[in-house]
Amino acid sequence: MARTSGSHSEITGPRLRAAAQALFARHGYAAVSMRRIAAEVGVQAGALYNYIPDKQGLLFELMKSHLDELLAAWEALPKGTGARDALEAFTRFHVRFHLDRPDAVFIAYMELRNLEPANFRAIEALRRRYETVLEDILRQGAAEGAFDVADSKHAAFAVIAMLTGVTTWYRDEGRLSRAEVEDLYWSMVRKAVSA
Amino acid sequence: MARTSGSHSEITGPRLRAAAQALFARHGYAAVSMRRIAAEVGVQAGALYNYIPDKQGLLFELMKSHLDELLAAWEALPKGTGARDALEAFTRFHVRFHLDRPDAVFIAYMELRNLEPANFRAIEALRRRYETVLEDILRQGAAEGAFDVADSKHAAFAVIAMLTGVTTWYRDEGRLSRAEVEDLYWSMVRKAVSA
DNA sequence: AGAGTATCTGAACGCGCGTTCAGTTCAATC
DNA sequence: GATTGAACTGAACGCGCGTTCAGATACTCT
Repeated sequence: MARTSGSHSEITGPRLRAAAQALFARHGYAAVSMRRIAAEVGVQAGALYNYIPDKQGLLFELMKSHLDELLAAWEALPKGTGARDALEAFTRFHVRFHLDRPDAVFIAYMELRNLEPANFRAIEALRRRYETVLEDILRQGAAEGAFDVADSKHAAFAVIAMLTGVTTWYRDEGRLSRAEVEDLYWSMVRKAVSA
Repeated sequence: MARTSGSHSEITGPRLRAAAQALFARHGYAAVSMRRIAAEVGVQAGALYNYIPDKQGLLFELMKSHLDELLAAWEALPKGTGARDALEAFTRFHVRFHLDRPDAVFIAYMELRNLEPANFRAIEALRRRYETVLEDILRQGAAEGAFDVADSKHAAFAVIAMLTGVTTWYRDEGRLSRAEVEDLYWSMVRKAVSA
């Protein structure tokens, strides 16, 4: 159990997760050693095992907490009624959430193949739940005649891929503000599924 | 220099590249050892160094030849005149080309961070050239009034991200044929940039 | 048959990996 | 001031890594 006021350095747990997230995102899970992470935290490698079961468990926890947070944040969002409003809310939410967590997003998309089978299945299930959110919006909109989407599942994949791609080029110092980026993507998504 | 009819097993070079491509795509560059690749080829690890300078050079060559082929294939394609036809040609070409080479695509998008700086710059330049192809199509179409695209550069990023995403879900045994997948994406791209 | 050469083996190199653990440090508690 | 126990160190464990290279092998060419 962690103490409330530590002896040596305290708050090592959160710093461990932050350091691992940054390093995994930058260099990849397989290319980052426990010693490298420990150095970032300012500790010897062995000390990390007071906070994690092993390296694989560290990766899994980073990915799981990211997806848990993603789903929780979406569910906490106040919803409108129509499919069009829901799609706009989803688009803006997705762009904003992903721009706020570039490292976590990168890891969640790139390190799937480094998960052990059981962990992989758990993460895939969470991701699938999120994809289903958009899929349901598109299906409902198509049923109402608001959208022209023949295949809501694959359309959802296409839209999510497009939106997630924002993390590959957006920079805070760049020409576009976050609001402008949201508008840009919403304009493309809206037209792409329009009747 | 490779011989035209070998002594021990011959054609080791191409088999090496094929094995490395499959393994890198499945497990990641950093997670695949030279000994693992050698075992796949049916040879000891040392023998691989008759064909490559080192592991990094192998990765670089895989990525470079993929992007060279991509650009060459696009340039070899017969072109129509208008922006709309060009966009349709690009969309269908991109989907088809990427579905034909899932492993190479995966590597080219995921292993960028494992490239040494000089190699990274070379690969990025090729990727940038390809993005510019679409960017120019969108800009021309916007100038002609055929498209409504305020920012052709970022719209190009968004479209390419959407199209490349096809490799994450398409399976040959799946419900949709390649032609149907092309149609699905073309329908979304066409509407997304339409005036 | 003999020379030449492309190919590959098998062993070795130094190194860093993930993980474990006995022992040390030190704030909090009694 | 003695005891507790979480946090951490530092060394060690076996192992696999990328790469090198002397020597063996098996083919082509003269």
